[in-house]
Formats: sequence, structure tokens, C-alpha cells
Amino acid sequence: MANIKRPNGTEDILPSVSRDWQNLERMLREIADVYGFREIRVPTFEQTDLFCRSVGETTDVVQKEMYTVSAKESKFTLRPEGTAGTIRAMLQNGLLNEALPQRVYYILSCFRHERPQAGRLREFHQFGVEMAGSPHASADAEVISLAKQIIDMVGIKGIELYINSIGCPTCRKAYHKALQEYFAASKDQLCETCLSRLEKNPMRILDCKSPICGEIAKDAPVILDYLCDECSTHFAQLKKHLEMLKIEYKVNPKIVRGLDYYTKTVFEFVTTDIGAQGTVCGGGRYDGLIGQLGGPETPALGFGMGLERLLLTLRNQGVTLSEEDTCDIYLAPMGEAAADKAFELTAALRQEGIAAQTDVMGRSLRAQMKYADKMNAKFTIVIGDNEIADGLADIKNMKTGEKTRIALTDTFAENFSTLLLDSLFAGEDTESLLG
RNA sequence: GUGGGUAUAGCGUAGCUGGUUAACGCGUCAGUUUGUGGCACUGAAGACCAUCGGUUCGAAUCCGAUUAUCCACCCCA
Repeated sequence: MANIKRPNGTEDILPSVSRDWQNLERMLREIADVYGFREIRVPTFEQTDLFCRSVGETTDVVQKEMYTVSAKESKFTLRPEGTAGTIRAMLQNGLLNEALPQRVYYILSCFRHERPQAGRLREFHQFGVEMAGSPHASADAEVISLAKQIIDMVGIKGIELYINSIGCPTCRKAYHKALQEYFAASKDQLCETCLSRLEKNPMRILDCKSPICGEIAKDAPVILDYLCDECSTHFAQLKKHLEMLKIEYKVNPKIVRGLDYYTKTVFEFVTTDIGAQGTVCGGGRYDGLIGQLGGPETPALGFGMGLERLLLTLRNQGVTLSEEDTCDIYLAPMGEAAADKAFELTAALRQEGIAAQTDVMGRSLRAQMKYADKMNAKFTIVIGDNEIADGLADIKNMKTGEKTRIALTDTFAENFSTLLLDSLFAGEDTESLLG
């Protein structure tokens, strides 16, 4: 047993599941591409100030969850989310001076010092998109639609989409006031944390899981009643566009994102299949952020999707993303001369792009065959003194058991290649006939 | 930061109210007559029973502390 262990809240992605990750990432890239999003890659750490100014000084993320290091005179922080760094990169590299809207996506790891639990890690991976330049609700619908298509295409079922509008600074001010007045009435019943929220961020009280606060919050004023004309039309437009796309949603006035930069539209895709942390995807509009970071006032929006949560949901729903690992052919030599021959042939096969394996353990024939089976080899070939003398050997199809004679010449790799293709084609042929 | 649960071979578990070589399944390795896998069978390797301390003639088993881990709160993806 190794005595140095991985840090709490981190995960090793072992070969048995890395194939799932690869497939998921491939799908994400393909779908993002279809929507016109291009990949951006940003640093793992940024100047701490960036997150303070974007995510917000008062948020839990900034106040108690950031991994920050001091190096020389500067303070750096491992990114707790992807938006801040992405926007920073877009500004620094002048992407907003090019054709708008700018659409970018990323696949990256984020770091938050929280207590780990089901679906919550200290290092976790996110797929995210950011779209900058459009104030229109059709852009919101487009981004939501992208998330929806991903969820559908990877095969997750039973996910609910919740949307809400938290307004712009103007209408939120009025709403905050209304909330403060409402909760002030039952001040002595609120839990301690909510009491402190009353001043700073009364909207959070709506989210409180304490039964008492929940009871009180039940009849609290709803943000949607306080939206200014612009925000309320925007929300109506969003609903209209979602309906055009036939995307089902539920308006949930209690959705309050914990990052300060959100305005107007906020949304979450939630599953009940992975425990308490069911938000697989969350995002919204942040029309003020770019200006706040020193860029030109530019409306924008995006989302983050938790890849561990996505994969966990798939696993709990019994969906698999990848086939078992296989190898195309296993070469089983017997004796030293044969081992040399097999060694050469294996190399030649690999040059042809064929996944070939041969013995490197000095095993008996029987043991080699067992190993070939464990490796899921499609074909095996036994090479001994007879085969070397004849220059001929039998290739065995491990699924059907049928054998094909093949010459051990320079064209061996090529010949096997066509045999392999034929067998794949045969398999596909019957399936398509059935379909 | 606050609760609660759990800690036995690579993995999953058993081990009842303390008593000689800690058990089982999966996995790994070797073999079941000499040149062919999946099934079955045989055997082997692999655990200072998380750590430290205490109770006891004697502890994996009881008590305490520590650490790790899981779940939940909080918060978020």
C-alpha cells in the first residue's frame, strides 16, 4: 500500500473509466462545434483579484473556498470556475473586437476547498461555454439548447430544466428592499445564517434548507413580480424561444445563483439520481461582468456543466458511453525463434495501425490464450516451429472460433488488415439488415 | 466550518456477546500430460485486521484519542 495518498476530494481517473471521459469529451466538442463554439484554453491559476472582482467578494466561493498561494509579490488562485478566466482572456486578447457574438467553450478542472460529498469534489471538471455580444433572449435560448442537446445526446434521462430571472441591478434593488421588509417581520425566527443574509444578500434566504426559513420564505415576494419592463420582456422572450425549441422547463423563482455576476436569466439542469448535489449544469446571463472587468459594456452569458456529476448520473442510470477495450490480434509464440518472429510481426502490424499484442511474459501457450481472451483480442495467431518452417499459420477468430490460413510473409500485416476489415464489415452488415 | 456513518488482502465482504495458523467471493499467478481462450477444477501469492494508547492472562472483536474516508448541512458544477 502506498503511504502517500491522493488529497481528499480528488479523483484518479483509471483506465477503466478514462474511455468514458474521452468519449464524453469528444461528444462535447462535437456538439459545441455544431453550435459555433470554439475551444479556448486558459491558465489553471489567475491573479486572485480576478475572482474577487467577478465572482464577488461576499460569495462563499471567494470567502472560504479558494485555493490561493502567494508567490513573490503576487497572489494567485486556482480557478474555482471557468467564466472569470475565460472573460479575462477574451478581453486581454481582444476577441471582443472581432465579429460578435463571440462563442467559446472549454473543458477544464476547477478547484474549491469544500467538504467533499457525493457529486462534490475539491478538484472537479467542467465543460462550459461563454457567448458574448448578444443581449437578445434568443441567445439565452441558444445556450440552454446547447446544454439540453448535450444532456440528451449523452443519454441522460429525467433531467429537469429550471429557469428564473433575477433581474438587472435596477429591478433587483427594489426586490431586495421588498424582501428585507418581508423577512424583517419574522426576524426572530430566521436561522443565524439567514439573519446575516438579510443585510447582504436577502435573496439567499429563499434558498435556505432550514424548514423554518423555508416556511417563512414560502410567501415571500417573488422576483418575477419586481422585474423592470426590460427584464420582464426578456424573460418572456426567453420562454417563447424555449417553446419554439420545444424545450420543457419549469420556472423556479427560488433559483438564486451563488455567483454575483449573474443578471436576468439564470437556469439549472437538475437530476435526482446522484444525491444532494443534483445540479449537473448551471448558468445564466452576466451582462455587467465584462464592463466590470474593464472591458467594453458587453452583454454575455454562459453555463458550466459538472462532468463528474454528468458521468455519475449516467452511471447511476446504467448508461455506458464506451465499449470494452479490445485488441485486434494477439500473437502467441512458442519457442525462441517464434518469439522473434512474433516480435517482428507485431511491430509490422502496429505500423499498419493495428492494435497488436504479443507475449512479453514468457508464458505458456495456454496462459497466453487466456491472456488474449482477457484482453478481448479479436484474433489470435499461434506461431511455433511448424509455422516458421511452412511460412503459414492459422488466424483464429476468437468470437466464432473459425480459423483462416495466412502466410507469414512481408505482406502479413496488410493481409491481416483486410481480414480484420472484412470481419468488421460482416458484423455490421447483419446488424444493418436487422435494423 | 457543523453533524452522522465507516475503517479487515488489489476490489467487495464475513468474522455473533474478546480465546490456538483471520474466512469467503472477485481479481492476480501457476497448473488440470505434452500446440490453442471463454466453463469447471486444483494450488499459490497477497492483510503487521487505519494509527496510537487503554482494559484484560488474552483484542480484528470492548473503551479513548488521532487520522483517513463516505454521506448530509452549507454552497455550487
